[in-house]
Amino acid sequence: MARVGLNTERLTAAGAELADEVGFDKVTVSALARRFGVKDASLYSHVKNSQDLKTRIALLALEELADRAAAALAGRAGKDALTAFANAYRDYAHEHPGRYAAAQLDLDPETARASAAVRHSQMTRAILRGYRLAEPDETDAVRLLGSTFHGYVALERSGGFQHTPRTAEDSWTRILDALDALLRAWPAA
Amino acid sequence: MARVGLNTERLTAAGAELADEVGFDKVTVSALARRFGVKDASLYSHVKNSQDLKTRIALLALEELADRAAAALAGRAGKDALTAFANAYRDYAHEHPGRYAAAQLDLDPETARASAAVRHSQMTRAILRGYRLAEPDETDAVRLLGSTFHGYVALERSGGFQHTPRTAEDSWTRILDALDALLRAWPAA
DNA sequence: TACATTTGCCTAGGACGCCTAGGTAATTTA
DNA sequence: TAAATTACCTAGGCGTCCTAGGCAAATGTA
Repeated sequence: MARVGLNTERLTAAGAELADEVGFDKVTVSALARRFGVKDASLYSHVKNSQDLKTRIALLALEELADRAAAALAGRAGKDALTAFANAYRDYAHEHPGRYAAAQLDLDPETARASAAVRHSQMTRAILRGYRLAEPDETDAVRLLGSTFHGYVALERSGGFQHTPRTAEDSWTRILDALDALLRAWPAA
Repeated sequence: MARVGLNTERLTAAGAELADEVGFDKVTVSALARRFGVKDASLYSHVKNSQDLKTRIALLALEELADRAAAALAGRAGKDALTAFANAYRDYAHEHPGRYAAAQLDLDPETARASAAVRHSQMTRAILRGYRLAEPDETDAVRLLGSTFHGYVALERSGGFQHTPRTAEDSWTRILDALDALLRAWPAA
């Protein structure tokens, strides 16, 4: 009996690809087994269960996304950093819709704390350093940016922007302009 | 054989309640049947299939949400309207997490066009009338607001704001202040 | 090279959710 | 009161998840 050479890592990677192809919610243990030409029971030596598989894909996506964002930030500051970071985020969502969806999976608090999710908020804070906001304004701004980026991508992906001639691309650019302006003139409490 | 008196409407309403209790993704035909003390096959005279059931719950949630937002907007303008609208949105998500999740379901374009989703964007535009933005700025601002509100609620629900002492409540208030300031001083292209 | 150990993948099978077909009894309508 | 409708049923097929236990391929060791 020829062995395919499965292991946890390969399963996670293949699961991520599958997610991009058919959607994260359609990533199942059996679909993944089918892709490897293997019985589904065979996967349970490598992943604990379906939830475990999905969590691993989510963590992979968070890592990849953080890596991209970090690369985008390197050597930039101010609006330049803001734009590069935001685009890294949005581009990843476009290129890897399934992985992006995976990154939104609700992780249990412990897993989340050990994940690349922390790098994400650290990087957002790094961008804001250029705008010199004092606490708690910086925290509020972190949340505003996170919300807006995530929300925009979510609405865009669900087709919410298709009813007007204005392209999602153009609005995005202008919204980044607007956020930059807002951060430079953050209103006093 | 005693009849329970099922019909599509009651199933949808019960499905919405179930969603709030156990999460929208755990709303299944069999769980709903169990709740009525009925065999799952019995539900298929009232809903076409599982997807149909979920779509109906989503449409119900969109209606409810639009009704609340409309009530919040009545008689208000400017920042007052912005705040009331945003809070209606967020409060609904807190009170009805399952329904709110349902409202995010990807509807097929035709269903979406016939849904209350259109009312939502119309109302957002109504708020912006107080800020007198010309097109395409108004469209961009509609997208910014939609993204931010949705994104904030999503991040808040997934526990993304629990790592700092700053409360989600306080950041929300300040973000609304900031958005108001931004809309009043929308940067020129 | 021979044997022992590990491990990758298997079969068998149970639980549960989705859904169809066809039936019977309760309700409504004529 | 008979006919038509409808609410719910049983039976059963299929797919996904997951466990238990087995065999054979790969790997380590003498």
